[in-house]
Amino acid sequence: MAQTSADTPPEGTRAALIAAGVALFGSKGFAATSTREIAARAKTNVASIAYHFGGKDGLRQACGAQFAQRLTAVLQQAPVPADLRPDQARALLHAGFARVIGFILGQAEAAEMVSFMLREVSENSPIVDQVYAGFMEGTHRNVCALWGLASGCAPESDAVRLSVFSFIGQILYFRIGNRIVARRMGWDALGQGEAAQIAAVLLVHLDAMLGTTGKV
Amino acid sequence: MAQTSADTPPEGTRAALIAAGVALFGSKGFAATSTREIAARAKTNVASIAYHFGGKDGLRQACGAQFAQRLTAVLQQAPVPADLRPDQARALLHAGFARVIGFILGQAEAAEMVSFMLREVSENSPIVDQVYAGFMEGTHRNVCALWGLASGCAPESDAVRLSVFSFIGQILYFRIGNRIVARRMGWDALGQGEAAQIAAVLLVHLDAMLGTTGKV
DNA sequence: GTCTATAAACAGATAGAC
DNA sequence: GTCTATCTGTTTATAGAC
Repeated sequence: MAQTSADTPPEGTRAALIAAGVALFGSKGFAATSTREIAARAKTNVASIAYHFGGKDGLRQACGAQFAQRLTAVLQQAPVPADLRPDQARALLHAGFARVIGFILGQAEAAEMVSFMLREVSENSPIVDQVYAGFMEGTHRNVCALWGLASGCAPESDAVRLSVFSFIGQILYFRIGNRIVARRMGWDALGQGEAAQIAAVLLVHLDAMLGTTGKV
Repeated sequence: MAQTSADTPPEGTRAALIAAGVALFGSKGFAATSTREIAARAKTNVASIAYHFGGKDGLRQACGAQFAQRLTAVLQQAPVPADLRPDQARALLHAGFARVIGFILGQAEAAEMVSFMLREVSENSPIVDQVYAGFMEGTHRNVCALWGLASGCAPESDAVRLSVFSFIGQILYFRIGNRIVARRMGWDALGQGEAAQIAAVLLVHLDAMLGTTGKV
């Protein structure tokens, strides 16, 4: 039986353990999560973690690999044609970011994934290196290419690269600080409707930022 | 001897324990940090944690209190005069955010504090409630007042409140993801010079965002 | 592959000397 | 206030039955 196929739903002990790992590592932290707790959530026993992943740390790495795999699927980046007009590039950025924002803010799955990776980043985990080399840098480079075309700046200029990071930061903040935002906005929670409202504001910011990139 | 005065440098066992706690909880996480490790860094013994704070969890709370105290000092918010002209409000926002960005990105102390609070937020810790009620909401409200005056929108409108969060998100992203940013930018680390470069870009974004707030 | 039972290490809290 | 020694519970990893 294939163990690493992505098309299988979370069936099988291995996949159940990874799902439980991402969820618990993300919400409680790696160290605060016991293997017994993971096994219980995955409806299996503690020994299966050692059997499938060699130990708790092996499960952590498997969770990192699944993070990259899942996000690559969501981003589904296509190579950027070099002869794009600025308005076409801007439209592609709009559409792409709208989809990403919808996923990051709208899907419960994304909340777990972002929390998980956030902790890995905070701990400067080697998993971050893998994810960075695996798809983060390439994705950022592609977005910079579009951003450069849309704003009329050199795609790999400092201004463009930093602006792209800034915009990503805006998105992630609402995912990470969702409870703080909800409280300040008087929302019960950050649901689909609220996510759409945030997305609208962020896309306005996107246009505003595209208009001034490089005009320091 | 006063135990909670802020003007004393990190002298004394109590202050040393809090400093060690913020640093270790921030970088490794609360659960991953042992009391023995904290005591070693504070150059004291394990039992002193129970003596001064009642236990590991008491130390966590003391760290949260110090976070609020320290950041309140940095923000030093003054009440916003209601008869400010838009350009004056904009100038105040520029100056205030420039100082905050300098602190968040430039001071090593801020790295620990942000990491610490980030983890508390991820775990939905009750400390977040205290910090939110203690100074987060008031600060956000003050910034919204300035932002509203500068952009010509109602200060407590959804657009203004969300835009302020967005801008804060941009700042925090560079602090949290500093290693990723540094790698992508080809920097050795995120030092003073790099912080200034980021600040320049962010302040351009501030102007761009102020110009379009509410224009959905 | 799955599971129970156990081992060896480690945690936080505390008693009591000084 | 500070420190050492120790208690009690929990952790991960693993051996071995099925």
